[in-house]
Amino acid sequence: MGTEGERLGLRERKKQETRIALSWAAIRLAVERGLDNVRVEDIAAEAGVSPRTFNNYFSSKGEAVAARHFDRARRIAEELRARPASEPLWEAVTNAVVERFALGQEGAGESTPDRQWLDGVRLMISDPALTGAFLAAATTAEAELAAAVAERTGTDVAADLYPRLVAGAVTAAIRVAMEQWLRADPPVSIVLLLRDALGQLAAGLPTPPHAS
Amino acid sequence: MGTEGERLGLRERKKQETRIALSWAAIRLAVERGLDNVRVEDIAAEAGVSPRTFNNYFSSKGEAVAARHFDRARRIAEELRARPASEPLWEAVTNAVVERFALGQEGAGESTPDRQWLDGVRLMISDPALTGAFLAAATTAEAELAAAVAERTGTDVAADLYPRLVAGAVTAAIRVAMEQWLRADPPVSIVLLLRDALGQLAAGLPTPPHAS
DNA sequence: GGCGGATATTGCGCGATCCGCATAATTACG
DNA sequence: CGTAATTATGCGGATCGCGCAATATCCGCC
Repeated sequence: MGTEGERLGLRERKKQETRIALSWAAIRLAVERGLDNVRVEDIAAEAGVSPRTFNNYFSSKGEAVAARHFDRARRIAEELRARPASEPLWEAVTNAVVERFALGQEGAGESTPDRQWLDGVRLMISDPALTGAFLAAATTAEAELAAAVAERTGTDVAADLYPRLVAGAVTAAIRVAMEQWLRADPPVSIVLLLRDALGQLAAGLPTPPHAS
Repeated sequence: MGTEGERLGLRERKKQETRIALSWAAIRLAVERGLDNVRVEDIAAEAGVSPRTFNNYFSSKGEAVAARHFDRARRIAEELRARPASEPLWEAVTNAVVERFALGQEGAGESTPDRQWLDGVRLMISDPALTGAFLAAATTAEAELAAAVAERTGTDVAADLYPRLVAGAVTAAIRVAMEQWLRADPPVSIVLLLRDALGQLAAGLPTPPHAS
């Protein structure tokens, strides 16, 4: 019998790989020609599986596109758990977020892997047909973040508003910061935007003395 | 000549009515038998229009179900604008939210109109196939709230993070409060939950001394 | 009161999606 | 190496979402 928690086998690995391959393929093609000009058949072909298999992994094209974002968001909770318990909550959260969302925002040419993820996010935000999947992914990941926050603060996910409130606000802050980042001209650092947004949250979102 | 801003005509009214009728029909049927057991044809029939017309109003069943929630969320921005400029932002926001989301939570039997909306929300939260549309609706309404916040605080929706950050956090808080409300046993006042959630936001989400 | 233009509704048809089901292929494990 | 379990695939069907063109309906104006 396999040690349950351990590495569940080489088979599971393969599954994750095809899942990721399908997601990347969906993103790449959708960015390139627009989502409606991409059929499931194309995505499946790009990933080297049958069309029917695509739907074993994702129930829609949108879900496939959002999957990468989902995985990334998931990691925030993971990262938060990994941070020393001595850090105050907001410091830990900020570090966790920055750690996972900081990407090579400069020097990168065109083909950085992050670059593709970025294009994917831009697409999900701009295409109305994708925002649903995008938000659903973020919200699902949010639940794990809430659990991590509950752990760290000694609150109860089921009974207290607090952990889910924090998770929800953080998720929203990340989204807003990314939206801003994507259209900022001239470009600004995503890290700065994230820190700014989370800082304002932790400060109680006081009305700024006057706009910039 | 029609006074421009006024009532834009009896025709527009009719459109809104069918839109609302379609949305209610979608909610009612979906609550009753589950979304997959409802076809577009059924919804259209219930609203007294042809199936083809349904898709002139909504691009999916989910969108139709979420439409009521969307309209309600929209009104928050409206209400916020209506509040006296003398009120501090968070007081105004809280009042606006409570004003629009407070519903007869007791004494009502089964057939209150609010009751149906409530069932709709419960459905959207529980059915994964609907959360996307639900969140998309909330996020779209969020943009209007951000605009209202910007107006009130003298910030710039395009340039500053602030107004969209507030709108995003408030939207998340409302969602979390409603989730909590829907499963609270024994029941608690939605108004209390909303005030609590928004209060914590305005306080900077400090880690509570210890869980309840 | 009735006409002309504009707008909404409808019917038709097609390509595509999503999923259940049964079968074949692949892998894990003894 | 063989058997059991898991996954990939092929097939079929019920819907869906929407473009298009024809029809019905409403609004504003004379």
